[in-house]
Amino acid sequence: MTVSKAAEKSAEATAKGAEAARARKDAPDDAGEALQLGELSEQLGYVLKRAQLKVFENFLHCMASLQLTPAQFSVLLLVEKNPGRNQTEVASTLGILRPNFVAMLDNLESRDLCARIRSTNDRRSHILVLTDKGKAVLSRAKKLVATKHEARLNELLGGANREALIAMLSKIANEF
Amino acid sequence: MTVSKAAEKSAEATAKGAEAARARKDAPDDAGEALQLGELSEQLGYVLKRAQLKVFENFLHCMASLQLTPAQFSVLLLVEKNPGRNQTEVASTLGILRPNFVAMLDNLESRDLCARIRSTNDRRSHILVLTDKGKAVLSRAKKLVATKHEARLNELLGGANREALIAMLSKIANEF
DNA sequence: TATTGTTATACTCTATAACTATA
DNA sequence: TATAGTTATAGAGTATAACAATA
Repeated sequence: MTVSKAAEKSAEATAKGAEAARARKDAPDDAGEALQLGELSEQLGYVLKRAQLKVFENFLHCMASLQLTPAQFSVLLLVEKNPGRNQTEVASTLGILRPNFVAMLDNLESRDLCARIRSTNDRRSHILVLTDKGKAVLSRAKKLVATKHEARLNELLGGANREALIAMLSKIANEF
Repeated sequence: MTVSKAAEKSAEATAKGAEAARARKDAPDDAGEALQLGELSEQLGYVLKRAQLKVFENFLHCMASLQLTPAQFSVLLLVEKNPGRNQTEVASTLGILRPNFVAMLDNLESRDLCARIRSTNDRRSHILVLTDKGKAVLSRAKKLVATKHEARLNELLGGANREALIAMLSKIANEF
């Protein structure tokens, strides 16, 4: 038997002991079901990922009537704030690769939320603009985010903590 | 021309004006290059996602010598803390679906970091244990995380803020 | 009949190379 | 030659159905 296999057998014995104790429910401080997270609950990456999934899930739920994903909402917000920019500029600002931005825009354009316009300065570029409908939908989206999504967060953390959280996350996103 | 198309033309005129002004670089308060994030920088989901990507990127960099992803690290931590649990229990605790957990375990087991052991209580179950090598690698991984990954975060935010951040993210992950 | 681990499969995200039309 | 938009494609991550072994 190899050293590694011997260690595995030893671990196996320990594991089976724990399993048997749990089966007999004779471990006093063992709830009997849930696993202990241990150091995992202090790992930034772990809680960050779990929190992000929850926030996106809630966002999608709040936006169900408008059928907007977080990524689509971010595109509409950025195009509204920066009229006259091309696909490369908008995509790179959002961390989206240009090839992957094509299908996203196809979707938004097919729903008449935004439009590509060939630039007269540089005929290679497509300038992005919100349509009338795009502006209206974005306006409704902002209201839904404020009254449902952000309101829920304020309720959970309080306004001051919410601002501190955003500030720390921004710092990590920009400087880590 | 439809109403929507007329609105688009109007938006187009505005966009082209902004584009032309930028081309002439005659907009006083326009840096000339970077887009303005506007409300995006206050959107929780946006900063959360960007921060998560940065943290995972840094984690992978710190762990390059051990070739451990955040997900693999979380599995090793959880198995060490909870010996004698089966695949379903470990996977569901981490939010991993059982079918997707199979390939992950195949990888860890092929590297001799953990082992599946058929339970004697219930021969359907595979009990998970860390091998000797798995315990050693996890120990080194924890040191790398503490001295490189977490140290960087403390440097950026300070210890008190770091704890407050983790607490808020945990609250969101558990209660949002 | 129900559950564990597994396979197969599909859908989304993300990433890279290469094409076209313009510059 | 270099750049903008695009296509094709490949790889992760994630989701569901169904099967064999076992309870």
